[in-house]
Formats: sequence, C-alpha cells, structure tokens
Amino acid sequence: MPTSLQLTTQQLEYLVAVDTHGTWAEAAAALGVTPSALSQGIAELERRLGIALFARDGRRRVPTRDHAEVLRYAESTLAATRDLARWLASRQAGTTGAVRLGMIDAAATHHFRDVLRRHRRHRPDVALRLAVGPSRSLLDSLARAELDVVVCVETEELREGITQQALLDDPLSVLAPTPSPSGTGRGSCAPRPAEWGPWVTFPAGSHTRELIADALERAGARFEVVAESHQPEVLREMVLLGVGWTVLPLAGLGPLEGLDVVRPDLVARRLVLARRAGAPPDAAVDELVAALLAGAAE
Amino acid sequence: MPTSLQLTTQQLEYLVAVDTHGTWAEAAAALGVTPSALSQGIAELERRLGIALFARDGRRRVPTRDHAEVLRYAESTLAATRDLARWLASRQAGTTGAVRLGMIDAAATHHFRDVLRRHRRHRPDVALRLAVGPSRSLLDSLARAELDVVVCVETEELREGITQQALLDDPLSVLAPTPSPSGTGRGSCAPRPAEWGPWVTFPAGSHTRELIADALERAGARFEVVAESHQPEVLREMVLLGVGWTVLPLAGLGPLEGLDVVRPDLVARRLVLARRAGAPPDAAVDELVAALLAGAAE
DNA sequence: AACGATGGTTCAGGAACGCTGAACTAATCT
DNA sequence: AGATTAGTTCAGCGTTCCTGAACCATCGTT
Repeated sequence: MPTSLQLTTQQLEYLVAVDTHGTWAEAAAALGVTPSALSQGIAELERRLGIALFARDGRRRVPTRDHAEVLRYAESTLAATRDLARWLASRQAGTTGAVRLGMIDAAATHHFRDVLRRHRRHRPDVALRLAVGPSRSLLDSLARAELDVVVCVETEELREGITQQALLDDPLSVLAPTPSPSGTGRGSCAPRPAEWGPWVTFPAGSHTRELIADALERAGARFEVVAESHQPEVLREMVLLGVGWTVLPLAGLGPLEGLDVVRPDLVARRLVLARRAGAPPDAAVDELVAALLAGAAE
Repeated sequence: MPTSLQLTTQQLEYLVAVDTHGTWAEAAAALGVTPSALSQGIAELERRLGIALFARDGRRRVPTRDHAEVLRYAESTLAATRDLARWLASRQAGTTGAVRLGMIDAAATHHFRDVLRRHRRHRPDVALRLAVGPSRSLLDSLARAELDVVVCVETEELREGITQQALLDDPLSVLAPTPSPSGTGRGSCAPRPAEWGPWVTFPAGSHTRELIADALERAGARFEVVAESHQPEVLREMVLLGVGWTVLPLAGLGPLEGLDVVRPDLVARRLVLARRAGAPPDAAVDELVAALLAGAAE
C-alpha cells in the first residue's frame, strides 16, 4: 500500500518560502530560482495534492483554508530533513561537528555564562554557535531545525515535536526608580500595588511579559505599558531615566543603585531546556546538554 | 538557507520497501517497478545523501551502520505523508471518512464491545475499520500511519511521535485446570507459587507476557512456558486440556467451569489509547476517541 | 565440476519533469 | 493614460527516472 503521493522536498521548500516571504518574486529570489519556476512548482504541487492551496485575489495569491494543514506538514518534514542533512554532514566530516545553541538573554549572560565558558575550554574542537533572543523566536528556530538546543522560558502549551526539561527557576522582582530624597510627596513606606507603575517591560508576545502581566494582575496592580524592549539592560536604563517601573531578574542585572526593589520575587519564571524530539543523536549536543543540566543543578 | 538535500517520497518508499521485504526483487515487485529501477533509485538516493546505505556481501546487499538513521527518517516522513494523503482524500470526498481502529483482543471483544456497537449505530455513515492484534504490531501499524487510533497495553518506553492516554486497568488472574475430584495427591488448599506452572501464555515479545513474567517472578513462581498463543480463548482451551496454567483477564473469558482461579488479580495491565502526535485533525476520529474515553470511565 | 537459477547491476533509449527566458495578462501606482 | 509590479503561460532544453535487455556474480544441484 504505497503512499501514492509523490512529493519532493523541493516542492515543500517552495511552499514554505512562499509563506515566509511577502511576495512570490521575493520567495523565488530567496530560493535562487525564477518566479516562473516557483509558479510552476506550486502549480505542480497543487496538482499532485489535488487541492488548491492559493486563491487569486487581484494579482496576489492568498492561501486557502487547506493551505495551513499542508504547510504544517511541509514545515515539519523540512525540519526533519534539515536534521538529516546536518547528521549526514557531521557523519561525513567525521568531526564532532558544531552545536547550535539558543538562549534567552539572562541565561547567556548570567545563569549559564560560566557553564558555556567551561564547556568551551573543555571542548575547544566543538564549534559552538550561540543565538540569543526571545523565547518565542528561539523555539521557532528550534522547530525549524535551525538550532539544536534552546534554553528559554517555560511555555504552557508545548509545541509539536519539542521536548522540554526544567533547568531552574529565575525569580523576577519589581523595580522602581529610587525616589528623590526631597520627596515627591510619596511616603517613605513601600507603595501599595495599586500605586505601582506605569511599566517598561518586554514586548507583547514575550513569554516573560505574559508571566509578569499575570503576576501583577494577581498582586492588584494595573499593567499599563509605556515602553518596551527585549533587552533587560535597556529596561533598566529606562527605569533609571524615570520612564517607568519594571519587573526583572535581579540576578546578573548589575549594580542596583538608583533602583528601588519594591517587591523581590514577585514571580518566578522557569527556565527550561528544549530540544527537538525527532532529532538524530549527536554526541556533541548531548555533552552540552549534560553540562547545562549540571550547571543548573549547582 | 535551503535544505540543499533534494529528496523524493519515492526514494524513501524504495528504502523502506527494501528494508521490509527480504529481497530487492520482491521489494521492487511490491512497488510495482522493475528491479532495475529500484537498484538505480537506491543508488541515486545514496548519491544524494553522500553515504553508502548498503554494502555488498556476495550477491546480497546488507545495510550499513548509517542505514538505520536514514531509515528512521524515511519511515517517519512517510508516515506523515500518508497522514497527509489521508487528510487530502477525506477533504476531497467531503465525507466524514473512515476511521481505522486497532484493538487488542480483550478490548475489542469485551471492554469496548458495547462502545463500538453504540458508536456504529450512532454514526452509521462513518466507515469503521477494526484491526485486532497484539499491542506491538498495532503500535507498529499506528506509527506507519496505517491506523488512526489504537487501544493496547501500556508500554513503558513510549515511541517517537506516539501519544498515550490511560483508559482502564485490566486485572489478570492465575488460572489452573480444576484438579480431578479423586485427588492427584495435591491438597485441597491453594498451592504455593513455587508449585505453579508450567505455563501457556502469549508469545515472546508480547507486552502482556512481559507483565506476566514480571509478576510471576515477583510472586515467587518459575516461568516455564510450554505453549504459546496470541488468543486468550486458545490459551483457555489449552488449560482445560491440561497443557499448563495461564494468566488471563477473567473479564470476558466466558464460563469458568473446569478452571481454578488460583490467584485473582495477580497483576493489572493498563489499557491505553494511543494516537499519532503529528496526525492532522479528523472529526470522525475525535468522536470515536471521545466515545472510548467515556466508555472507559463507565 | 558443470550448469541453471537467483539476486542484483549496467547500459541503452524514451517519457516525464523542472528550469530558464521571453512573451503575456492583470492589478496597482502616479 | 502610462509605467510598474505580480504572477502566469509557453517553448526549449537539460536532467531524472523508468523499462527492457544484456550482463555479472553467487549459490544449489545433480
């Protein structure tokens, strides 16, 4: 009972390229083929699947409802294929290969700084490529098989094909600018949550921001956001400038002068280690994972 | 950064065909293709991957070490492709489609007999295809996307891409042939475990057999097997014929005359509902799953 | 030892596929 | 209206993949 569905990685590549780039011409350029080839390729894919993936709207093509499911298939299959390609490359080179690690800011600059340094010294032959960014984009890259391991904030809804294991809990504290000595009228006692804010924090969509919004809500504070940045340092500077308050991990934040810790440990975010479930075995990756787990247990 | 690995479902199909059939000629026939095409196809695949998948040994080809990893990829990709093909078919037909359900013997004939009957009456439009067999082969079929849902014995090491949820616990009891009234010298009191056996039970490799072997070991009995069958009814008959003892679920076994329940509830096997993680959504399957879960809770 | 059967490969030739470049259509911008 | 942009269609050509036939090597048989 054969599949009777003849597909090519090429065609799947076309599909996701069209999806990720705003325009087909752009996608074609990214693939290194002419728009003609892309158009014909997608048409051929539609023919083989027996369904329309794109409808015509003016001179633009808009994905149909069916498109989503096929795209899901294409993306997961291509991720697996990239994994295989990577495994083949390392097999052929015979080297221990490279490890592509993704980390959120605090993990790279504080929690696992020493682990990385030690690991680098211990295994100078392993090319370690480190990508720092917000959890969501790291997990996207991981799913796309562009990264091998990711250290990020725990996510409630876990994704298809991604496994997580807990590393450590990272407590977040409420920080306000230190009130000027010759008072603003605000008393010397800590303000009640209802008087907290406004806030500078991570951009919408950030896992940590969701945690913070939730915790502030529960504490009885309003969550009005007046400025955003993915970088903790930038948030700190904004607080120092008096733009607003923030919620950050104290660990690795640097000197606290000019800052008032209004509520330590408002909430903790759990850092987890995420990997792709279907990935082929890789000794270099396993070793790094072991080092990270050991480092977290310290 | 394209995959730079141009593969075809066709080539993967070739690879698994070669793996599942004893000889390449046979595999080629199963694929509906000449041996020549298969040979060239595999050669082309090896060329694209850049590694040898098969070594020559006499006139036979034996898989290399690398072969296993590529096969894993091929099988999981093909499973996903079959899922997509199935989804496409149901989408095109517009019907609610068919549901392919796998069950172990006891689940089909006893625990979920009424659930299936009710579901069939309730949804006569859904073509329900039922496959009964041992857990392991059902899970294999499930992984190959030949089945949509499986009810089987819980397995400790869970497979890649398969999710399980508990349904119910099925207690197993030790059964012996009733001793003839004019005694064999054995006393009327229950024998000690050390005197149990020998056994007729499920074939080696069966999940339930492993459970039984383990439980008997712990109870202090020797586990000498003198006859095997996958069918509970056959095992019961063997006990009645005096071939040996067995361990079976009493539920749904029929009349117990001629049988001696030496130890009820020796151990329980947990029945679980297994599905493929990556499968596209299917309303007909979801409804059946709901019915099974509800039936288990009753 | 010789011979045939078996398992797999190689080598033409031909069909199908996929790409490029150019001509083309249609919506959008100015 | 005219230029521009987005995507398609078409002819032509190189590549891929299949069949059928010839071929090679190994294993069994008598």
